[in-house]
Amino acid sequence: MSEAFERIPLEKQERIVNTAFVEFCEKGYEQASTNHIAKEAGIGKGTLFYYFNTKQSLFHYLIEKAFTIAQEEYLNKINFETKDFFERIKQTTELKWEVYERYPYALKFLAFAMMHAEETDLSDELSVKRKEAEAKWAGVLTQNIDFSKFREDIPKETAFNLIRWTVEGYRQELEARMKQLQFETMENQDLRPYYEEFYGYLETLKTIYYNE
Amino acid sequence: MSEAFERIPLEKQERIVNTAFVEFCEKGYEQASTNHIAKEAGIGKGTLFYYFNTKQSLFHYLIEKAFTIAQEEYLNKINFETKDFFERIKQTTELKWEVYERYPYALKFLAFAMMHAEETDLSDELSVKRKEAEAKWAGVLTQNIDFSKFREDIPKETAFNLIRWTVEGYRQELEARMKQLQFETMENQDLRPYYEEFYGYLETLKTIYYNE
DNA sequence: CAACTTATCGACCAGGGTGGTCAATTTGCT
DNA sequence: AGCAAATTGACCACCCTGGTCGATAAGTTG
Repeated sequence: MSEAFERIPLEKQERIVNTAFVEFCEKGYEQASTNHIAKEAGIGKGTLFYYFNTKQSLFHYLIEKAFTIAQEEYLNKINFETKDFFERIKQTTELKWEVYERYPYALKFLAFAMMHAEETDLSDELSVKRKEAEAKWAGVLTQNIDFSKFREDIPKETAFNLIRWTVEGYRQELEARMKQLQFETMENQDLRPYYEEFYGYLETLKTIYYNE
Repeated sequence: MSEAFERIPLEKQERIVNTAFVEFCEKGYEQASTNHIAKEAGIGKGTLFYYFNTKQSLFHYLIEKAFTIAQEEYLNKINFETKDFFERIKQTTELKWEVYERYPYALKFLAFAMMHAEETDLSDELSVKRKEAEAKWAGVLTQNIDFSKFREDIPKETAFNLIRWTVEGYRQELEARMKQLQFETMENQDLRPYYEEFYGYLETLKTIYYNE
């Protein structure tokens, strides 16, 4: 990436980055089209290659960017003093939503890039970052959590997994529902009912998986 | 589709159909390549167009085929006498596995085709079929189920959804795990440990969501 | 204003993939 | 042998690809 890209208005930067995130997520590296990214972001093709010299260097920039976003907008904001499991889930979910509002596909892109990390040869520096991030991600729902509140007739590990899967399954269904409603952007959408619904389910899960 | 396709050996038919299912699922209609399908299925490109005259007619044939598979290999085999919810889940999951062994991507393709049903203009006949199928699918986990066994402090509907999401979330994680292990085919893989693990979780869910 | 740098663009390139065709060949059957 | 059905891949016109580059436009400086 040339330094020119960092000189343009932040809003434009984010528009381009987000467009590129989407394109790479949905099509994969090979099938992703620089033409399409440029058009979708509302800039000329030449401009895109003026900012990033090649498709690959754009991709590498995106990886770094996604890492930074995940780190600064998500991981660093988690309050690890929250010992209650459900409170932690609620909190991390809210953080994810906040990230989503600004960079809708950043976290999905990061997951995608990590999954295909073997094909995409990362720099040594990035490989290190990856290891670090993986460790942190693993701790998001476990570090400093008070598991003693869980009911005792079920292994803590099992309960932990079941809850994770429930939340994830619910999230996926919500995503599908929204796609069907053609929520291309979530802008100006009132999401509060969805939040409320989610919190309701969390409360139910708490009565189920905690000691009474 | 010409009648020639139905004259060739069944094994070859299935190989072609399965290859096409995969290609369309993974790339979508536009991006799917007939070249690639032919090569992957081990037949000449000319042969593919000898069987199905156009890409579109191949696609329509696949929809019909997927419908038939879902109907005959899955829906029709469900035992609706089974009143226990978890027993029903176990049974339908097993059926899905069986279908998966023979037509690995058929059900995923069907879901994909239904989701993009608006873009893909279906024939009137198919639209009717779709409505019918949708009704049947909705009943798979509800029809003739004895919900009185569920604990009473949680709305039946909520419990029902939570369990569905748990199972679905678990399934997704399993799928991801398998992809990472490069299970390209499930052939010759010993899946019993996975079955057992799944049944174990089902038992736990039963203790959680049923009256004691 | 001129002079100069930086930003932006889209026509253009060679290369490769597309859905689809078809003459040539192989296969199977009587 | 002789015929019909099955199979093939070279070939077609077309479109899209990542990337280049000369022509502008915008901004900045004197």
